[in-house]
Formats: sequence, structure tokens, C-alpha cells
Amino acid sequence: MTLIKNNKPTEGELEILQVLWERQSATVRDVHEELLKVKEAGYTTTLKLMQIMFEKGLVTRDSSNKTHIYQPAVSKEKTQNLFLNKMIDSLFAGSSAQLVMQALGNHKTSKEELEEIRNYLNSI
Amino acid sequence: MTLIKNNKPTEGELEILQVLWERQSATVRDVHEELLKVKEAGYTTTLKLMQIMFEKGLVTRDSSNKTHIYQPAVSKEKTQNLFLNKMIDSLFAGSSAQLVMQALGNHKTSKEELEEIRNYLNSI
DNA sequence: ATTTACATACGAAAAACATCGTATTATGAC
DNA sequence: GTCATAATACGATGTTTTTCGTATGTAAAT
Repeated sequence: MTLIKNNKPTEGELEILQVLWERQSATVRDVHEELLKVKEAGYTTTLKLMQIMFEKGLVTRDSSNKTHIYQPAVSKEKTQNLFLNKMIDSLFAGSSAQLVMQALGNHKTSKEELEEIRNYLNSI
Repeated sequence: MTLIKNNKPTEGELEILQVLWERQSATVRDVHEELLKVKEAGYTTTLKLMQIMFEKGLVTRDSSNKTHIYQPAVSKEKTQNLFLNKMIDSLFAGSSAQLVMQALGNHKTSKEELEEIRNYLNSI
């Protein structure tokens, strides 16, 4: 039984987690360079954020070398569910079905995706 | 053509909007009492938040009487979509289908709800 | 008219996040 | 060894959000 940490990542932390989920592991510089493609930020800002994430337990790091190597400590799925559940509670009256239909209705979804969802539904 | 306001409600503001969406209109005290069922908060905290929301244009109010009556100025659906889209972008690689399947997979969804979704899918 | 009960307004502190500058340390090149 | 380069650590500042205390106004009851 693991202790559930109330570590909801902040927006900035999420951006970093995304990079880590994609790469499995990365240095601060790696992450920073990836973020630069999307937004402006100073290197030490990214560094500081990742240090805080380490303290919070959102990432692990190998500090045996000068350049530390970071890995995500929370899974993408768990984090997705964390936010999904919060959103379902706070905006969809606790009904996941409502969220689903709203999501399908507004975002344009391709035929292939709809088919995929249909298959998925049947598999439940 | 209306100016798009960058008025993403904060977490606290969302809690208040929920009450307003449900009741259509309410006084500060109404809202506050509703919030008390869920969390601890001082009356003036709720008041201040609602005043700020008024300035931001998230709510309207009738101040012809001593006790003001508030109404939501943003629709539930629009707000839902705002957050949905942000989430799809930041956590589901831009794919609403992924979000949908994740939501269905984790939250226990009843047979009726699944059926409803299936029907909805066919209607698209 | 005074008191009591609630209301709003508003400033300011507190808390949570984000951002950055500077000091320090480690490593490799010369 | 010295220098240049690049990394971490950390304090300080800025912003946004939350929270609350206090002042003030208004209306009804006595």
C-alpha cells in the first residue's frame, strides 16, 4: 500500500513531465531545449522547477555524475486520471459519461478515432 | 464578433460557478453556505472572490437591492470546453479520443451510461 | 433614535508559483 | 595548473490567487 501523495503537478511542472514521459529520461538541458520550442524560459527557471519537482517526489534523478539525469516518478496514466477525476468532479457533476460526450461533441474527432472508441466501448 | 477574454476561472472561481450554474442565481450568502458543505472558508473570502469575478466578467449581479444577486456570465458548456481543450492539449497529445478512452477506462461507468455514449457516437 | 443584524467595499497579508541572477563547483582543453 | 565551459544550488523578487480583518452602509425592530 503506497502512500498517496497530494502532489498535483502545477502547470509548469506538467510541461516538464510531458517531456520526461516522452523521453523516459533527460537532463535539465534536454528538457529546457524542448520547452524552448514551445515557450520562452530561462535555463535556471527550468532547473529550479525540476529541483522542486525532485523535492516533491514528482521526478527521480541520478546525481552520480555532474550532469544529473532525471526521470518521471509519476506515471502519465496516473496523472491523467488525477486530472480527469478532478475535472469530472468539478465540472461534470461526477459523470464521466457527460465528460466523454462533451469531449466528443466539441473537438473534431476523426472517423478512425470514433471507430476506435466504438471498438473500445464494445470491449468493456 | 465578441472579444475573447482570457478569463479562465481559477479553482476557487470554479467552485463558485458550480453553485451559480446549479441555482441560476444566488446571493453571496447562498453561495457561501453551499461552499461550507464542501470546504472551510470565511464569508468575506467568498464575497471578495465574487467581487473579483464580477470585475472579470465571470458573473453579473443585480445590485439594485442591498443584497446583491449574482448570476453566472459564462456558460457551463463553454467553460467545460475551455478546460477540456486545455487538458487534451497538455495531457493527451491533442487527441480527444485518448482522453475519452482513458476516462471510460478508469471511472466506473454504468451500463446505461455506456449505452448512452454508444447512441451518441452513432448520432455523429 | 438607538441598537442589532447583515450586507458590501476594500486594503493588505499570506500562500502558492514562476522567474531569474549570482555564487559555486566540476570537467575537460590547453 | 589555469582557463573556459557548463552544470547545480540557492536566495531573492515578481505574480497570481486566496484569505481575512476592518470600515462602512442600510434596514428593521425595539
